[in-house]
Amino acid sequence: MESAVALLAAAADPVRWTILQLLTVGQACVCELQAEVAVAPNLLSYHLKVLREAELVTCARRGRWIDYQLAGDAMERLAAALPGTRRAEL
Amino acid sequence: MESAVALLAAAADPVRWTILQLLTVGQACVCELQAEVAVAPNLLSYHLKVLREAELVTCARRGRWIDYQLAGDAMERLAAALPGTRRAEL
DNA sequence: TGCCTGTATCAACGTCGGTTGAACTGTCGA
DNA sequence: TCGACAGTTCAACCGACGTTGATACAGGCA
Repeated sequence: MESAVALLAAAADPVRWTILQLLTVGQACVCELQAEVAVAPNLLSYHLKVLREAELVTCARRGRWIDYQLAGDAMERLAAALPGTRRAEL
Repeated sequence: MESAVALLAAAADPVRWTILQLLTVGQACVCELQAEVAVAPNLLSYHLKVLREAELVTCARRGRWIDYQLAGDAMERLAAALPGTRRAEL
């Protein structure tokens, strides 16, 4: 349940929620995300780090850019982290 | 999306997550919740207030006790608040 | 009426997380 | 090799949230 709460907390931020929402459409490099999420580059980097550490997103360098995409099981893990979900038992 | 983030934030706390989890089984009065969630009474009351204001739980006085139960649509609203869910569009 | 239990409210405090600015790393092109 | 660009990391700041202790309120029982 600790991890369930941590997962939900990772998603429960306006910036990170928007990033996750954008990534459900498909992968995007940081500059593309930045165009949609109006925050300073370093702040965006901070939030991406939080999502990486929660293992909700993965990243891969492509030349000068870094592409982010949802982890394969990100949505299932988030759904399973909701209280009342079996599998997220106490 | 503001409300989606607020809903997730309401659930993304160990005490409140546990309360929600307990209430999925059925209604419970504060003293019953307190037996399961080991926090001070006033702190439990604070977290219940947060859940009430998020409209995730409802309460009803029964004599000297107050019963809490999940709001009817609590789980659907939580599920819909996850990013990537249509209906929680930007 | 007076006391006790159950619960909520209030003010004060401490801590953690988000924000900021500056400095750093890595990649590409001239 | 140098400079520009993409992105990250670090230290410091600040506010919000969770926690605490004290107080208040409401209902039952003597």
